[in-house]
Amino acid sequence: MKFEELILKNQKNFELKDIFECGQCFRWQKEENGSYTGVVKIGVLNVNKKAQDIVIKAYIEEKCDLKKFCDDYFNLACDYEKIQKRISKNDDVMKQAIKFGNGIRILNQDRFEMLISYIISAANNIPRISKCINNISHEYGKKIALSKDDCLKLFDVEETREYYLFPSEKSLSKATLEELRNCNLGFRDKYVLENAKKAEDGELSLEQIEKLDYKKAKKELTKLSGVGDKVADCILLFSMRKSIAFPVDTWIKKIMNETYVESKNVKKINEFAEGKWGEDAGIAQQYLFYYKREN
DNA sequence: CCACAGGGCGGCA
DNA sequence: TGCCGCCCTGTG
Repeated sequence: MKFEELILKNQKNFELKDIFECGQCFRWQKEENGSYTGVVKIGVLNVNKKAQDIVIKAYIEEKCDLKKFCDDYFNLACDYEKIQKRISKNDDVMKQAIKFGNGIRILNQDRFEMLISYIISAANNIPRISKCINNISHEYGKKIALSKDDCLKLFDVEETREYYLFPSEKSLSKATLEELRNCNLGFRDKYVLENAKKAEDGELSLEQIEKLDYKKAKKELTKLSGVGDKVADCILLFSMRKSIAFPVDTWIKKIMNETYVESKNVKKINEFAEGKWGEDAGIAQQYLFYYKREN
């Protein structure tokens, strides 16, 4: 493992709170100094903002390229200003939502982690979702022990810490249902285990699914146990760059019914979103979701 | 004790 | 299709 620092100069539409608390990720936490720390595929990242610059400190595996990872993870090539203009045309509600969540960026997270995490999210609340994910990471993920020195460099705190990477397909697939039960996933544990096994033995390839177009990919994902329309859309949006995916949950249902389309039918809401925002639907969803949930 | 939380599944009409 | 009870668990 190595320590590395990266500075992204003069970033637009990049607000830490908006990105890490808009509901797309479960493993980022705010530090005393205002920065955020998260566990990602390659290790532990700490992100802070100084003026318009983003300072990223990382404790990561030797061989990986931090710049390349961040380009992809934070989707730095994406011009959010352009998207905002497109989706807020003649739409005061969206204008407000964008004003509120102006610094949102959709992260490009790990596919397997998103699959498992959003299966766990079903009929669950955020604190417990995070706890469940931490439990399985602790049990089946690789441990990263940080010394006092590391912590001082990374987070500006004088203590030692331990983090656990999200478990690999291989590691999680070796669990037994009985073991998993101790992670307190509730009725979701069997779905998690089944899909981990499928991913490990090659019956399920998330990499292949990502290559399909949105409709086909969603169809494949919803064949998996524990994965319905909403969970599939989350996986597609947060780990497969399908910006057209529009996850419809209870919050989105509310705001859509109040503002755009009166219907209890999720499919109808999906169709409406696709018609109105097209390839930007997923980003529109994030602005609306974040705005609704925080206000 | 009950309701409900960022759904999904299976059974039923 | 559309609707409903149920699923684990924690919290109010």
